[in-house]
Amino acid sequence: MAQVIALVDCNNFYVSCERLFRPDLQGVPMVVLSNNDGCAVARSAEVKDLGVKMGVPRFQIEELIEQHGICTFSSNYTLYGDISARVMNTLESIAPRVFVYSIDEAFMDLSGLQKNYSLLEFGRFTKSKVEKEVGIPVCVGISTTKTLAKLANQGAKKYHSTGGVVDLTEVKRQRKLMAMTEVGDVWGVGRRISQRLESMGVKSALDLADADPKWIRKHFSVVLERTVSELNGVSCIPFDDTPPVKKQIVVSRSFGERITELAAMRKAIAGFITRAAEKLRKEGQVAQHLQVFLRTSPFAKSQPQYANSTSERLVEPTDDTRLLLAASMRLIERIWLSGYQFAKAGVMLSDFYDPKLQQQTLFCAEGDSRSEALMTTLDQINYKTGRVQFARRIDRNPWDMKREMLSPRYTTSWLELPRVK
DNA sequence: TCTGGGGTCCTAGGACCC
DNA sequence: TCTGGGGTCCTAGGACCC
Repeated sequence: MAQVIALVDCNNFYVSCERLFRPDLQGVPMVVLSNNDGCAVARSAEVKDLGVKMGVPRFQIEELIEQHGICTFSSNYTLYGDISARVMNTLESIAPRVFVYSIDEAFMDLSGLQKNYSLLEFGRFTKSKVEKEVGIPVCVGISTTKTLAKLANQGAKKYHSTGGVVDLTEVKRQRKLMAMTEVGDVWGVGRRISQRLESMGVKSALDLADADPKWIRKHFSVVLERTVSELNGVSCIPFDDTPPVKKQIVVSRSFGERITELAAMRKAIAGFITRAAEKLRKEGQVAQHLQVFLRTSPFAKSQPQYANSTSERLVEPTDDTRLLLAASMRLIERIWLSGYQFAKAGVMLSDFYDPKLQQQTLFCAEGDSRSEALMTTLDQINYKTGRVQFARRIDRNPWDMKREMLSPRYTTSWLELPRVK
């Protein structure tokens, strides 16, 4: 029989993480905001019921927050990352192959399981195990392709009578659920494409499943053609339990306050590149391409607009913060213009190599081994204390992001352990 | 006043080479 | 008057995801 895939997806993940340490907030309407407290990125069921959409800017829901006493939190990614790892560990303890797809969801390969077990029962077991061991509520969708598993999971979330678990391996049930699902809710169909599809008469997921793949490929793309196949039980997206190494690393932020001075921008970029280099070393890679970009706010229509980016190919791939720092300073000066209010900037590393496979180049500089030792030590100290940093980024700056409603790092900092009263 | 951040994949088009 | 064509590499941009 064909493969069987389950998708386990945490319910309102960031909200659930916050509630884990604040049981008094059960049933209280809550949102978690993005960086800079800009947009709603997670909503509790109560807030979804009020019609607050994902990604809505906070200032647009200020009144609702007031009226309904909605409790707001700044994103606490240290906490969410730690809880996420616990959820994934639990899944790995019950399924041989798990592919972590994002911070709050993972695919499990259940192929062959149905010979001896009920898939529905296994789904329920998974759900209760995660809830018991980690305390985070999840839904489970099971089917024969990733796209259908995703659909099953949406069904489990939407229809409470399912108890949060849907087995969608039967074609008849697949078609029934697809008939009730808007085409824009299919995984891989975004706003643009769903608009075009609807104007062409393809309104439900079932319409899309029954569309002619050749017609889809001609009018859309090979990507959407794959989605059509997946909806028909033909797997096109590999299970992928060994995630490939990253191909690029981006660190960028919107500023809490606009930047107008080159000195401040240099400092911000220095912070970004330092963080990017840390991520690069964690991947165990070296990068040869570095890009730096900045832009004013596209929303500030009355202000003069300017956005630019520039890049450099390094002589040799590296993961050394000092070399990347120097290069990023050259680049930012190349595109800097005075007289603008910059809202966002960032750096991007790409063109990665595995240093273990790298041949020594002819002109390999002496002292490189020292560089490696220095960087490793630095990363270790940083991990433990977050204190030792390159001089350029020590203090808090006025443009650092706003996080005015941040919960404590309950699980990762001794100083912020929850107290039992 | 106030609108996230970090990724992936695909395609089109230009530069360059033979 | 007639002014190649195909392959490859790179980049920018568009679409999607969470």
